[in-house]
Amino acid sequence: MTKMPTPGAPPSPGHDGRPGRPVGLRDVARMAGVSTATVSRVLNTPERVSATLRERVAAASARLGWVPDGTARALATRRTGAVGAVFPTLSHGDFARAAEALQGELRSRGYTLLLACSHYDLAQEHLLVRQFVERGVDAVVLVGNAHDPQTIGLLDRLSVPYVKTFNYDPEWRHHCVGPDNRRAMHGLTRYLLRLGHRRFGVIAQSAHNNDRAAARLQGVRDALSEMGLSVRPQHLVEGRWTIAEGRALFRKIIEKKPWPTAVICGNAYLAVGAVLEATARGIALPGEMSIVGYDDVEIMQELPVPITTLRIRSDEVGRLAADYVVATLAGKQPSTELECEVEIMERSSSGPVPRASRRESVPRRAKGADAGRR
Amino acid sequence: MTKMPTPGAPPSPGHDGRPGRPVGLRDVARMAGVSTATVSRVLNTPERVSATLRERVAAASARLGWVPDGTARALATRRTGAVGAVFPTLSHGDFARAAEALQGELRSRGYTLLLACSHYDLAQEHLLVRQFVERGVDAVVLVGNAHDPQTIGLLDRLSVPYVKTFNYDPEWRHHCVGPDNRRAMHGLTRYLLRLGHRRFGVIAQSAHNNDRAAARLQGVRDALSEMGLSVRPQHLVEGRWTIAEGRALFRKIIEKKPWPTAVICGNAYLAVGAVLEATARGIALPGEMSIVGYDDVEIMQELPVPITTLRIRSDEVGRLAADYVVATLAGKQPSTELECEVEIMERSSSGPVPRASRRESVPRRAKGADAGRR
DNA sequence: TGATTATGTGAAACCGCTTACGTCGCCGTG
DNA sequence: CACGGCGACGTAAGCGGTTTCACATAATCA
Repeated sequence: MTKMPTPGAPPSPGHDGRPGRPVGLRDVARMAGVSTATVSRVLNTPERVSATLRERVAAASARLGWVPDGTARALATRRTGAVGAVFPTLSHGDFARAAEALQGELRSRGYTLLLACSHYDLAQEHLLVRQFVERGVDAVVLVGNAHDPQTIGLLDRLSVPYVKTFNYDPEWRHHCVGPDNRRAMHGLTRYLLRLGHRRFGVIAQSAHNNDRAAARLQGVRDALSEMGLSVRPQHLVEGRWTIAEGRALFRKIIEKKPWPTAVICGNAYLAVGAVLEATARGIALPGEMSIVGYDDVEIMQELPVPITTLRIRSDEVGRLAADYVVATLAGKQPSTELECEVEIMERSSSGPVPRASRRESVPRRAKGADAGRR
Repeated sequence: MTKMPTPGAPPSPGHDGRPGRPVGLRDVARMAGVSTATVSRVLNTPERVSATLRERVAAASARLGWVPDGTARALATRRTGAVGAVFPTLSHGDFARAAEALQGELRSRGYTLLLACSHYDLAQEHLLVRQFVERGVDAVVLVGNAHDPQTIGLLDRLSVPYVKTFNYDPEWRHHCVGPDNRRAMHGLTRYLLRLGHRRFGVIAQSAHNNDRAAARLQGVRDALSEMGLSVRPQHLVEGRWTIAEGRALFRKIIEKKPWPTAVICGNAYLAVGAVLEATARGIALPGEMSIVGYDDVEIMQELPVPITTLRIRSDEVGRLAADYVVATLAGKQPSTELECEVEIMERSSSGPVPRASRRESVPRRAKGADAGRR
């Protein structure tokens, strides 16, 4: 025995948990009097091991308090059982819930979630994905359809499966699960059109690096243009998605008359802000104006004026995403159900276009100027 | 070329990225005409490699699009650079923000976050921690001080560093970062006492497997008992932490008079619910009653009656936790700043005890019965 | 009963990267 | 001019599991 630190064959056949070296599969094997292969088998394919040995190994394993080393297994298996997800942020309840559901579903299938936030920055996202890939994730979950081409390239080159979430796009069909933002907003707009509204305001989320926001806006535009309508520039405002921002943007919209009779918000918090600002100013909802949002959060139905909005089951998105990647990893065809239902939650903040939507315009012009127009 | 799938020695000294085998460090080494050790060194200790080789390796690496295999590195290094965190849920904005901050801070230090939710279930938490440990996380972040002894035992036995968050307890001093729930609530209660309130209601979060909630309640009790006061049983209610629950619990409190003059809510959403219910019933805040919460969320300051509450920088908690584990992993002494500041955000939902708090009691008894008492 | 086929185990070769050592070339001294 | 020292690299032994393949032994069949 020279001065070898740890090299050479592992002598010292200590048979109990010595504090020195952590216990490994080999220690278990030795204590159970079997080969390492057998120990490995009781772990992975117990049915191929005789009951006797199985128990001997289990006992030894328990006595030694052995915790299998995942990294070693991953190296040998070429699978980590980990899935990486990059969300823009978790401050948004929607993403938080989706993340939670994603994690839960993945876990129940034996996978672990690696989570990171890109803060709506595609370069950052790329770095994170790269980090995930280096860590050996089996699959990746992304939000939205807009990504750095390099990101997708990397994933493709290494053939790492991935899903894009929160913006189902029928054009691409594959690789994406979630609500169809455009179609959802299209439907909500049509709902307002059916109520007779013709003059619309839009409080949109900034579409910078946010294809979901862009798709929503497109949905509104499409629905309107089908009726030969469009949003007046001064009635289209955009910004971040806080309540305070919603208030400020709403103020901008009503800066001067004529006001829109319906204001569509691209996000729950923006809608909450708009409604709070409107009621604070004594604007009757839906008497004088209708305000609707996208996405449902609890506060929306608890406010003095409950807010009409689209309910997106964001936890469903998380589950679908988990489903998708797990199926793909198992070599199966992912469920065909990739699009996620949305539902209009009709509440008190919206209603028929005010009959008296004529008493507008700054210098009280002729009434009914463009009320029931078209 | 028989039909060998991948076995045998890797002959075929192909020098370009063949679709077959993924490129590995060896391929890079071969293309750069250096040993594997050198490639590894340019990656980990570039300063110990001559500029010439460094560049040759970099070039080869880039040309091959090599992505180092983290699992292999982890196995060799005995470090994964991953930190596991178990939160009760992410639906709670606080945890979501903390998770986000934790991830951001960890990432900037080169670590990756593994995330999971326990749903306030300690058994579940133990399983998750176990899973993390098997995955080889370098450290673990937990929420609260209450945990399955086995969980802590496992961590200790494998000497995996961990922090407990969101409930700084001066008794334990170590291993925990966050606000001191008890002390914070103690302070908030004293604030109300200073305003003259003597009859308190408490809408608490269920303390089941939630030591933070328990600590908060204790804070209220301590502050009151210091004044010889206590909460009447019928004024102490508890439940989950939704807005709707807040409303319902508030209703229970005001079921019969005398009402408390101040209601302390154990959570932001409960407070929002209480305030909405109170205003809906025409109860003047703070004219007739004061309502305060714990924890600040945006909606609280945007409601018609902005709510007084404690601001906890939950992102700070995340950062502190990251700090703690990273420092510990580096063998350094964690920052001494483990406790996280809280601040009373005084808003309109609280004020001096109503002078007329005498017009209470069901059968309109003698006024001032116990108003300024003591 | 001997040949054949399941079935259960063990020996040993990896998985892809890190790193302790050893080697080699070059420079500075005595 | 030979020798010790030093730095840059290469060699090869792991890290802790998995898995292929060979090999017994037991069960099955002619």
